[in-house]
Amino acid sequence: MFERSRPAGDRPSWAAARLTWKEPVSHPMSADPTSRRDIPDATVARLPEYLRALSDAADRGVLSVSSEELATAAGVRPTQLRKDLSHLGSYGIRGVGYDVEHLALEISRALGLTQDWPVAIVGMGNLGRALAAYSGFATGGFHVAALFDEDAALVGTRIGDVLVEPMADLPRLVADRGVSIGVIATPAGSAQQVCDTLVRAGVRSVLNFAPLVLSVPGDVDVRRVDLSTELHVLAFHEQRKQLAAGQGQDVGHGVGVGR
Amino acid sequence: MFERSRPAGDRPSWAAARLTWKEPVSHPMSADPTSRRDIPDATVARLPEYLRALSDAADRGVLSVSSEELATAAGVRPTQLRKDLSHLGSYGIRGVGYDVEHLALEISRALGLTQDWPVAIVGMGNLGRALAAYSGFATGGFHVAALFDEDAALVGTRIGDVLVEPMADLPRLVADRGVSIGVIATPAGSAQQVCDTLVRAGVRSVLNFAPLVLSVPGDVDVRRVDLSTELHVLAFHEQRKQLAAGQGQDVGHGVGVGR
DNA sequence: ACATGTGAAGGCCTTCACAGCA
DNA sequence: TGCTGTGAAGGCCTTCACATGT
Repeated sequence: MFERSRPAGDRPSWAAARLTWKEPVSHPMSADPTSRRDIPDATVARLPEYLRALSDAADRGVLSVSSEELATAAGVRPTQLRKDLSHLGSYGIRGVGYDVEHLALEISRALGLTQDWPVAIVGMGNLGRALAAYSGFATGGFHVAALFDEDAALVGTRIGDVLVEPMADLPRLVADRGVSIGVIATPAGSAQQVCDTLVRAGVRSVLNFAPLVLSVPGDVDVRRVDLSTELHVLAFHEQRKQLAAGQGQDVGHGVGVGR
Repeated sequence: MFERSRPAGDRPSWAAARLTWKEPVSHPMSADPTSRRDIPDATVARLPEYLRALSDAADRGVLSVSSEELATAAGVRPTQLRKDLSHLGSYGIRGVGYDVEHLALEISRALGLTQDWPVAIVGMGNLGRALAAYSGFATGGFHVAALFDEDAALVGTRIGDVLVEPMADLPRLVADRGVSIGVIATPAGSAQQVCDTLVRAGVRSVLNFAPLVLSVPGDVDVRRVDLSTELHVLAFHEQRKQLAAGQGQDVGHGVGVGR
């Protein structure tokens, strides 16, 4: 089982805090972020889940985990986990497992979470307000640097500790506050224009909640989150299950935890 | 370009409404949902985007689209689109393109959106309220059938047109209203318990917004949406770009629209 | 002529089997 | 002995080239 020892609750803050892990002397090569390139996209997509599972383990005072324990907590197979981690380096101890704090640091470093990322959110509707108040921003390398809305009635109000600013001030504030990640929580109709404004202001990473595909220059990354898409995929599988049940015939889908 | 003719605005409602498309007599085989099985997961994940793009086209009065036009709107390659659609059937016309309304109907049918899915949302925090008010539920085969929260102060209040119910009534209401899809918008701490309650009530499709991997029986589908994960992935690519820029060296990442 | 539909090729990712090391 | 790290195998998905049909 998990090896626990440190009292639960004193969670090490990997992001932002400079870590105290000492590299064993027998491993003279220290990993800087530039030495390990070519991490597959599929692996990058799973690293945040590993980090979250490690954070949970640390909260419970766990010091060391095996690939099997960590994989279970992350909803993947142990071999998948080990292959993924092998792309970062050799941070495990053979015959033992992984040091929770050390592995969390290395994943944080790989993901770029050892620095703090200022995020701007545009669109203060229901979703935008929920995002602005989201506690997940505080933990792990992100903070809400600015909020924007085109509605004059909303400008000047506060959401949490942050003032809602007019769109006209976006270029200046994005530059002044070093915003590098923009979140679009506007209706679909204004999303492309908002995106263009963000890109012109220097933002090259965009998280898009509006239901459309944004056009951006090749050096800009866009990730989209869409509730409708998720529901549609669930409906597809649900339909399969209901058909199979109705016909008393097993389609053999069998999706378990994860995936 | 797009062939347009029908006046914009009169959008055909594929979901819920029974459609009026007449199958050409030369195609005697009508496609029922059970005839075309084995649609790859990767394809299923893209079908909602095709449907959205078709919906936009229909809104603009477009009657027919080529695979190239539709692919551009959906952020994929034309060959990808045609291969995906080939898994549903042959709904295009060679030398011409696809009938917008007909293709939308076929995709809706494949996804199971020709029937209405009652959705229950648990957790009426900022996110839960935003989801309950989300207009995307209305369009396309879903409706909010019930809202739940454990906080007695929230129970009895209305969000939109729907009353917030106590958790104790969940099993009864889920059964009475035929809920088959559950949305979890609670904190991580109560998510597993809520999930167990939903599954015990008969829900076999779950959309999880809480930051943890849920344990469910093998016949239950879970999809997770996590803001932190999306931000982490963006931070990874952003770090790459900043390193590349700092060293005046092109890493050649080049992520464009989509992907 | 032109755009769809599809077998085949290629590439990426997952899984396996076992080598490597504490 | 036990668990990590990894080359090799296998499977899924994307892309290509072209056959097919209007």
